Parts: sequence; C-alpha cells; structure tokens
Amino acid sequence: MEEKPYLTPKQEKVLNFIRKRVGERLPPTIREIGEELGFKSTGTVRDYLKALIQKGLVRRMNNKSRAIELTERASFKIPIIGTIMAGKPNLAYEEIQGYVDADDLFLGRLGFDDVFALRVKGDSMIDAGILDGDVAIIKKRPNADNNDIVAALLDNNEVTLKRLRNRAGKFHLEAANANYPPIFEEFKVIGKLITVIRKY
Amino acid sequence: MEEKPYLTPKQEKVLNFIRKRVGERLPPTIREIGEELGFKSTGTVRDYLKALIQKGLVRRMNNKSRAIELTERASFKIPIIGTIMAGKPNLAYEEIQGYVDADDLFLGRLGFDDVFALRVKGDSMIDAGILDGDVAIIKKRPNADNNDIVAALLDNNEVTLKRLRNRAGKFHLEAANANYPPIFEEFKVIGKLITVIRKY
DNA sequence: TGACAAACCACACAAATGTGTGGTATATCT
DNA sequence: AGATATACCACACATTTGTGTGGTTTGTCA
Repeated sequence: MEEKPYLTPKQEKVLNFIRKRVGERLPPTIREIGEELGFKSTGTVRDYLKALIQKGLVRRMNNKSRAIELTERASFKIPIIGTIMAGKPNLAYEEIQGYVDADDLFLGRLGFDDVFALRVKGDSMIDAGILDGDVAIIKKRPNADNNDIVAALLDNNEVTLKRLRNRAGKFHLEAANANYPPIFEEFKVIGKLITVIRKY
Repeated sequence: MEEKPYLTPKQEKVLNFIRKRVGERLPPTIREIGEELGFKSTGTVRDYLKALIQKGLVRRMNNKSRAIELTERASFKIPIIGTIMAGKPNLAYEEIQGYVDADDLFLGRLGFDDVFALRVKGDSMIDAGILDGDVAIIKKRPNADNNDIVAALLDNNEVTLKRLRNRAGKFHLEAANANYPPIFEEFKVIGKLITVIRKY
C-alpha cells in the first residue's frame, strides 16, 4: 500500500473539498475554499494550499483562476475496504485497505477516439461473467491474441463479442456458453474487450 | 436516438475545445477559448457561447471564472455500435446506435462520500457474473431490498458480497454459487451493489 | 526559554476574467 | 430591399480571483 503523508484534520478537510469540487468538474477558487471551510482570510487558504503542495498532494499554476490540480497521490480514489471493526456504525478511515483511482478504474488515459461500447445482448458469454445488458468497452484493434475476448464483425454484418481462439494457426470464435457452437466462418476483429461494466 | 442540434463548423470547434478542456479537468476562460480559436475579441467568444447555450449544449454561471459546463446533450459520450456495413474499414458514424454518457456510465452524479469499492475475492458470486478480481462499487446503505446484492458485515468482521434474501420476513444472505451454503448468521448490510467493473 | 509549525486574520494590490456597448462585413431567406 | 444569422473586432469597465506583506495565538519539541 502507499504511504500517506501526514495531514492535519483541517488540511484533510481542505483537500477533500478540493477533491469534491474537482470531481464536480470545477476546481474551487481560493475564496470558495475559504468560504466553505469558514476562513475569513484568503491568506489562510493559501497557507493550506502551500502545505498541501509541499506534501505533494496538489499542484498549482500561478495567476490562473481555479488552477488547482490533484497530483497522482491525491487524485480521486475510491476506498477499497476490507474487514471492518465491529461495533463501529460507519466505515472508518483506518479500515480502508487501499484506493482505486477512479479515473484509472473507469476510463484511464485512453484516447477516446479508439474506444467504443457494445451493449451485450444475450447469454453467449455468460460463462465468462458477461451478462445480458452489460456494457462492453472495446478498444479498436485489427487483431488480438489467442484467448482474448474480441468484438468481431461477421459476414452478416453483425458485431459479436466472443473469445478468439487460435487452433493451429487458424483463428475462430468461441462463445462462453456450451449452448453456442464455435464460429468458424469468416470474421474480422474490430477490437479487443478491455472493460466490462454492469449497472444494477 | 437523439437529434443533434445543427452546429456550424466553427461552433463545433468551440464546443470541442471546451470538451477537451473539461475533460482535462479545467474548463477554459473566455480568453483562452479565443486564443485557441484565433479570436482577437472576447466578444466573439461570447457570441459563440451564447449560441451554444441557446442550442442547449452548454450552461454557464455568471461572473464566475471558467464556469462553463457541458449539458447532458454535449457531455462526453462513447458510441454504442450495432451492426456495421461490410466493406467499410472503419466504424462509420452512421452505424452508431446511440451513446452512453461516459460520466454517467462510469460514475454518474453519486456523492462520492457514500461510495466505496470492494475487490471481489473468490467465486462465490460467479453465477451472478461477478468474478474473482472484479471491482464492486457499493453505495453505503443500512438496508436493502429482497434480491439486492449487498455488501454485508459478518460477525467475524469480514465484509462479503452476497445476495440478500427475505424469507418470511427474515433476511439471510445467499451466494450465487451452489458450492456455498446460505448464510443465516448475524450480519449487517453496509451497502448495496450498484456497479461491477472488470478490467481485462 | 527559544524555535517552529499550525492555524488563523486584515488588507492592499495586481492580474485575470467576465460583461457590455457598439460597431463591420458577408451571406441567406422572404 | 429588409430581416436575420454568422462571424468577427475594439475597448472600457466591473468583478473575481490570485498575490503579498505583516500580523496574532496556541501548542509542541529541544
């Protein structure tokens, strides 16, 4: 796990407010931070920012409004929790095992240009844990490796999500469901599955 | 499908620049837009913003720096493709069936405060399409409904992901795997599964 | 005791940023 | 021909926002 720089409770509050605002798409101004946290002087806020910058959690650009950026270390993370002490009504900080970087988890630094989504229909990939209604995020590629799950274009102009198999140099497609036979007909790989998302 | 408001090429360029900057986390100022697009007057940019606002693509707050927001209509969307015409080497626009809003899909407007993640261990939910290594996004809640998949705190202080069942008013937990017996011991619901994400 | 950091405030000033008025030119539609 | 929309510019001004200086108080550590 990562070591966290020590933050005073107040510094943590400031950081969290920045996180919240960054997540909401508009980083705060110095005065907005002050207002939220109850500081009457902009100098106070600047002291906090200075501290956060020194601790490597925040970056800033000079003379630019709202130009507060979270560094890697501080960027928005969703806590991953493990075991929790009994008796505590809420999830306490101490029990957090680590963090997933939200940006990373959800999209990461993919060029959006070569990514598209397929909404999965049917149960042909059910044994691979891909269910009807899931959204499959595909990265465009003209080829893939053995065992990769790919989006492929079939002769009937349909796109299907299947596992790519290489049998003695010859590629074919396989469903992840015994009820569906393998596909040996002509197809073209249009992309590779990189992420599956399911909403409940 | 959605109808797109007609945009002039220049308006489109302005919108795209805003999109880019919003994606990079800091919406542009009016002058930054002008600089990028080669406009020498802030008035010009304001004209464009006015047009985009009128077409429902952009929202603004008065007297706030960088307070440009993309509306639902304009916010980043990943194309969902369906069938594709054969012979075309690339995925063409026409074949796009619709869009998933990236923000919405990946996180949406959840209060970050009450969301956490569990990395799934083991195969106890495999029949629900939740595999070892998947990330389960949980929204904190003290209760849930019958058949919801929940994160529950057991007596041994472990958190587990299981399906909540209500049998004659009495709740218990069930795995989605015949190899795991239902859990009738004491537990506390700490949250409800809202999203599953799997990276390949 | 002295040094230092955390945690504040007031206030002046500079720079960035948004607003508003009033233009020009070109093309299209009626 | 007149109305309307697009596509610009200049420039003054108001407001917001960032910067900088110089404080006070409280507690901790050596």
